[in-house]
Amino acid sequence: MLISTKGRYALRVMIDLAEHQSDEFISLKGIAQRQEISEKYLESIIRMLVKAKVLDSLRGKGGGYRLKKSPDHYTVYSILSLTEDSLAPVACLEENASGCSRAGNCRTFKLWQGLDKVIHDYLESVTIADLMEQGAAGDDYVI
Amino acid sequence: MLISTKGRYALRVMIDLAEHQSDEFISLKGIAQRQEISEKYLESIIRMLVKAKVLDSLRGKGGGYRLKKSPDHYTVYSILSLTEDSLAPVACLEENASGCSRAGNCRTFKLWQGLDKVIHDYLESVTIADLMEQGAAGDDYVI
DNA sequence: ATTATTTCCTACCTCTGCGCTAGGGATGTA
DNA sequence: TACATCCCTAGCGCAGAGGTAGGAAATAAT
Repeated sequence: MLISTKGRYALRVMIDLAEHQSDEFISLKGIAQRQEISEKYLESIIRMLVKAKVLDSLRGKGGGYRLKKSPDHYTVYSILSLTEDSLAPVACLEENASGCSRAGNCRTFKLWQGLDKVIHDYLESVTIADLMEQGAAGDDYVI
Repeated sequence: MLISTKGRYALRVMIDLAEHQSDEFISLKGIAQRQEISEKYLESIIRMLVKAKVLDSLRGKGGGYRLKKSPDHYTVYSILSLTEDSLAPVACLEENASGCSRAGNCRTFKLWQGLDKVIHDYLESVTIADLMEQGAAGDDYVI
């Protein structure tokens, strides 16, 4: 499993906010109900998005969340990289690579690099706007 | 993590056998030593390859394993699909999909299908022969 | 026939991380 | 000042990854 529920939920939050865009803030409660996700769990996910300054937040009555920029400013990759510890398809490519001693004459290293690039490029090519109800201009991000 | 050590090891076994191809059988011990993998663990992985009829095996003295067909007959995908329970990047796409009730108006389903396809196509485009020491004709499987 | 070698089979163990729950504290708006 | 909402920490159950252990069955060489 490359992408956890955390990442998928984060994406759904972004889309939900994009589709309900306005000057007002949108409450956690509303998002949770529409998306059928536990409030408490969703809370922890949204907090990541706020910390990463992808969302504006406002506390108190009438508070909630709001996209900071327009939906086409956010690629799928940029969102997933906030919630997923790693999007690397194999352990060799993770941050703490610590390089295996065999890396030098490893027959498969280039293969994994290539796979990583393919995944990255695809996720980078789709924006939140592309995922909204009507789809965006292109609508051809599916191969 | 999309691809576990089991899958990576299986691939290395296939490459090792491809590079030491001959009429004779190659022992588990030899592979394990060259690849620096525990014999016992490797055993369980190789058994999957035998069961799937990708390898021939022979017991007793002088026994071991051997590729059934030539290295260019095996794509990376065909090997990984033997050891990995699922190569789906998200839970929604797994065998026991049991389809979430939201699938109908899910904004992200096509995204995941597209990602799955990109991964599948890439892994299907590379063969064991491509991964051998000198690389094969193409040698351009890295994007 | 016996022995050494090698594959086949079953069971089990530990550790990590995902997915989620719980309870409360802080802060701002009406 | 009351209440809606965000912020923070802790913990729990489960599944799967990664690996270990011990022996049974088959085969070749002696």
